[in-house]
Amino acid sequence: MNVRRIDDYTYMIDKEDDMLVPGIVYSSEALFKESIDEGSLKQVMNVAKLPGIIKASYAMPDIHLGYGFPIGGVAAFDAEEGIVSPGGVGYDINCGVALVSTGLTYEEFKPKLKVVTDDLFNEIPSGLTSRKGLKVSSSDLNEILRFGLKWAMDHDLAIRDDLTHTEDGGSIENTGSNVSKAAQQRGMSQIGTLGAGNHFLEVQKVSDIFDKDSASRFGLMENEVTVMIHTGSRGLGHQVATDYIRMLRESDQAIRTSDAELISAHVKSSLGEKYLDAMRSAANFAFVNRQIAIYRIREVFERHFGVRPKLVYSLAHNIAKEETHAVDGSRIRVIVHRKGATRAFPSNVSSSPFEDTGHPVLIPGSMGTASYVLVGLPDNLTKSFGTTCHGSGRVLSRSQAVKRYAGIVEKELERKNVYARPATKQVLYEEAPESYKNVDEVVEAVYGARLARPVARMVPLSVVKG
DNA sequence: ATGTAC
Repeated sequence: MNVRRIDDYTYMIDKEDDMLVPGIVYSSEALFKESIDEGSLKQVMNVAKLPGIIKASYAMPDIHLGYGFPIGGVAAFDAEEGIVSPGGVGYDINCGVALVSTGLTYEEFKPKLKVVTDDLFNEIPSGLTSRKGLKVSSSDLNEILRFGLKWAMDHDLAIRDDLTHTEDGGSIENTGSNVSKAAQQRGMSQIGTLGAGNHFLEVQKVSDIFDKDSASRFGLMENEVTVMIHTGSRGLGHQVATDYIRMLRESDQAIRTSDAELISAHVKSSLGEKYLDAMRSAANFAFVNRQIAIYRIREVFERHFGVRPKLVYSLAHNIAKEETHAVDGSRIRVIVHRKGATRAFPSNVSSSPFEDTGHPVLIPGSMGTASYVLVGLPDNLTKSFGTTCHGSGRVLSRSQAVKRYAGIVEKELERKNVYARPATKQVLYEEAPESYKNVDEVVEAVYGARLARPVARMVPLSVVKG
């Protein structure tokens, strides 16, 4: 492959063979050399071969190997002539992040750190097979799929401000009728649970404010205690992805290219439309899943401190969206696939109440390291369809991490003064901070590439892991 | 990520 550095933070992979557009990777030289492997760059090139792709196949500095598309990958396809690909969304549909601000200072919170963390661990079920979530009926589940956070508001699990502080209002229009019974059943027992792997709940302290105005508009102050949640659509979204990948494999409608994992459908084909509809149902499920965790966090903080934490923002980083973008002087409708990549619409493009700032962009680091709140820069609309990175990005596989760090992660967290409540020891080792890229470097790279700029930085006080 | 395998 021919990869060229075209400026300090941009690499171009030239078009070759049947690539329809070039590849563009935003990264610093150091991150590119240290952490970006040939396999994930090959995936950027494979995506560039999919019909209807517009401008380029993009990747963020946290890029790593994924199913078909790289994680950290962004690709937009013509909404009439292009494709939609389940691998471009990923198995965890609307995996994403929410951040709440508590209004408490670190000093006010500190004496209750352990008991509050233990309560959060007990009230928000975590782990692979966690089935202790909210009990909902099948008709409730159907309304969750159709209406997302509107359902949560009708059931007193959300307030109006939560909807305006969630991407797409936490409610994406769909019919709710293209999600299999098996997927619905998995969802019914899992709504309100955290999950496993890199999913987490973290209590944090704001360590740095880089932009005082935006931070105060987002409801964040220095030394304030925040809570961050990273979770998605659990078994329901996974089943939707599994179902449609299988249906595509068995269909003569499918678009097949060099990589079988990139199996796709024309957006306007019946399978394409059904997948998008089911994906939107799963996205609504994930918005509600995060909202129930937010609701539980509020209960715990109200009980211990008499305060009601406010939602800063809740967003998706695994999703495909129909959006309008300016391309070569005209505005066109596209299906933007963001897989391990975060929408970061700047001011004017963001909806109320963030029209004049841009909406908050939440970037978690690895366990025991910092997280960031960013805001999109105007250039990102033409550089990445309004997108930035989603987190640190793995550099070691789970099994490599366990082999190297078993038995020492506990001590490391203790040394950093982070109180950990993991569901299993295994997950603690798999998620060893050293198996991820350095989030400070990833954020520096997206700032350097003019995709987003830092507003605030948080450091962990305690962590709950599936 | 995931009732950890098409």
